[in-house]
Amino acid sequence: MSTEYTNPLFTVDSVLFTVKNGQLMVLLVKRAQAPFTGDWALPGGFIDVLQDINTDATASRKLEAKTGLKPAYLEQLQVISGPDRDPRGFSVTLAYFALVAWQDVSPQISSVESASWIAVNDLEKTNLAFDHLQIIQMAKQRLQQKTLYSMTPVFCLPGQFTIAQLKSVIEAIIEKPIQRKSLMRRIEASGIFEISEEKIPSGGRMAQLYTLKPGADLVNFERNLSL
Amino acid sequence: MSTEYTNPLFTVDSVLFTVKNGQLMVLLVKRAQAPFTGDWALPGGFIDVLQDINTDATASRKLEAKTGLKPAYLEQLQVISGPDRDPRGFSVTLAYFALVAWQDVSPQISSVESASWIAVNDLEKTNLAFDHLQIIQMAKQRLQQKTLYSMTPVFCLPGQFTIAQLKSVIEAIIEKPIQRKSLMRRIEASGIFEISEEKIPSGGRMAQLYTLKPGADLVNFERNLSL
DNA sequence: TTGACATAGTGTCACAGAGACACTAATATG
DNA sequence: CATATTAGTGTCTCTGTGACACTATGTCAA
Repeated sequence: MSTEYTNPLFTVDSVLFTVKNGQLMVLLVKRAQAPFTGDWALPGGFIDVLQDINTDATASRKLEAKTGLKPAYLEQLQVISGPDRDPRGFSVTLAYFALVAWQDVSPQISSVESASWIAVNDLEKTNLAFDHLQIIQMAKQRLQQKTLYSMTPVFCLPGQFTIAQLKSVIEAIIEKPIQRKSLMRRIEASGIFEISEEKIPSGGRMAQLYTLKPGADLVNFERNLSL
Repeated sequence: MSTEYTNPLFTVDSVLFTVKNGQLMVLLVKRAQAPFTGDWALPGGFIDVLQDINTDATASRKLEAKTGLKPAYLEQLQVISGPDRDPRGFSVTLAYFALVAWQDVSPQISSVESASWIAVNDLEKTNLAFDHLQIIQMAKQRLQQKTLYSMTPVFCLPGQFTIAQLKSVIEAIIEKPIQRKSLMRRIEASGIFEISEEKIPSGGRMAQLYTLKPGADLVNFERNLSL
């Protein structure tokens, strides 16, 4: 009944997405050590039980180290485990999926050489460590699914945003066009958004800025957007 | 960068539900060792890297040990972690949620003294170890949510079942009545059920038996049942 | 100043699937 | 054969998405 000899390697990795120029991007870091030296991998690492109160804190801390800020959205994705996914032996990884506005991280990220945003649809050309490609695909699927029945994608936008921006982010995620009207109905129905005082120019009529109501929880709609 | 000193205790626990006499029940075991000796707890334990190919196998194996069979449905729920949830120190628990037909396990379970089905709505009266009460509530919420947009509850039924049985299981889970008609529409629309050759008596007209198509995946509907 | 254009936002109809509920079908029992 | 009981259908309402035309308000160039 002792646990010493069987305790497997436990790590926390995060799939941090953002949307930039209509493309879904994921943050990857270049591995410095073996195994998979020089390949791209998900940012992550080991729990530090002295400073992390739980695994969410671990994920958040590791992401802050790379981006300079805590992710706007963070949610557990899945635990992946097995004897063969890490050559060093049986390993258990808790994968998170997270969102940020690229406008918020853009300044920091460019200064770090070892971290980089890569378009999710370009990953075939990239050498990815471990089973991180599959994890990213899982995270993408989950994000797409959530986008159909919630406003999760707002976390890819800065504090103030227009409907057009939100629409564009949603379309980048699900890779399908949606109706402006449907989005506005949902914004209205969710009750979690506030109309800002400001408007911003857009090339035509001024666009209304919205903000998330402080402390408002995301709502799940009863119907999906159609695929 | 060594991992030895910080590697926390990692366990796998499962919330195994079934529905019996219109009540959602959860399988609990009586703890024999400290901490929480004599309290009820979720069935679970440590990974055995020699025989478990992953954590799913761990959960499945532990449940089979208690019930005599593998659960019909098994899905990861969440990882719960923290320094205070186990008095022995920082712990990480991967919680699963699982379903079985009570008809399938009923014979075995009664023979084991240390395991017992307890109605989820009676848990206030029960002494539960660790944070297992919260985990069960999380699992219940997830099951309720899934019931609104999928046929997940079929896994609380034996291989052949009637619409009335499925209706009754769904109603026990979401604690609301639903329309027979809506359920039939979904059975039809999902395309994952087969009409069996048999019918069974029911007190009135004979009831059609249905089976899950072999190898069919669960479908997610685009709308929720209303709460 | 004005007209063309571009983007923001609205009005409204069609469509699909859930809710409600009455109706028909089939089986048991007195 | 009448009645009770459960299975299954017909069909209307209701709600929210899709589609798309229409109005509103800004810029820019002639």
